Amino acid sequence: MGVGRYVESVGALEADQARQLLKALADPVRLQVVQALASGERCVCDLTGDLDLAQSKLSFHLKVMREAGLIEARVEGRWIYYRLRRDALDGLQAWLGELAAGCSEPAAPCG
Amino acid sequence: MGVGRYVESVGALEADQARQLLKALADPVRLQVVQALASGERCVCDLTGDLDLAQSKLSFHLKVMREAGLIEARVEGRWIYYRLRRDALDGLQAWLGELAAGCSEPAAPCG
DNA sequence: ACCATAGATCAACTGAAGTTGATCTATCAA
DNA sequence: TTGATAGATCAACTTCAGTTGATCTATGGT
Repeated sequence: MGVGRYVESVGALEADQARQLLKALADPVRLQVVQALASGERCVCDLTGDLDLAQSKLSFHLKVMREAGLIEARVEGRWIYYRLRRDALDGLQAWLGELAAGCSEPAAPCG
Repeated sequence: MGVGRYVESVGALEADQARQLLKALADPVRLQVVQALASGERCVCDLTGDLDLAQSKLSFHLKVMREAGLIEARVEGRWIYYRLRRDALDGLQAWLGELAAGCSEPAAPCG
């Protein structure tokens, strides 16, 4: 059904894809980057400056996020622009929606 | 505005709350537990059995999730029932929605 | 009062994830 | 072709999150 490499195009994700994305989001440095990318595509050199991160550090985290399918890159000459993948965010939202759907059922008494 | 201890009652979360929740979700063992809780409240002894987890291990992860505000507990005599917090899931969904909203803006050319 | 069970907590260990500084590759400008 | 800049990669180190087995604290049954 899905055609994307990491992320289904419609609907919720597989649990494992969701976990990769959650992990990619759950780090303070990466969250900084994500918030910077929330207002749109950015080139790495801007991110390095704005977030005041060591170059290799930023590069490491960008790789983690890229491999998780959370962001994608566009090369343009000497610069590389990164942006958030909407399909990943949408998929994660849908996945959370599924979790929320049935979570209020009462438990069968245990004793 | 919000009245909850961990989670705002309406709308998206603070980044740091979101990160706690994401981290709580981003572990394989905890994701198992979350999926078990997705169909409703469960008591710890059932979880231990169904997921085949060491008792102290499960207890550790339940604590992490509880402190993140992802789940909450209800004590009933000798047993403790855990359930997912809807407000946490809803808040996280809203937070993702905010991220997705502006993420498609093109970058200002860098050179 | 005693025992069994549910579940939390603790201390010691382990391993994976992140940091740092250096090096490597590629692109552009002069 | 030389030099400067963008960004990825690597190796060594560090730190912290998760595991394990043991112990501790309820609660409830007899």
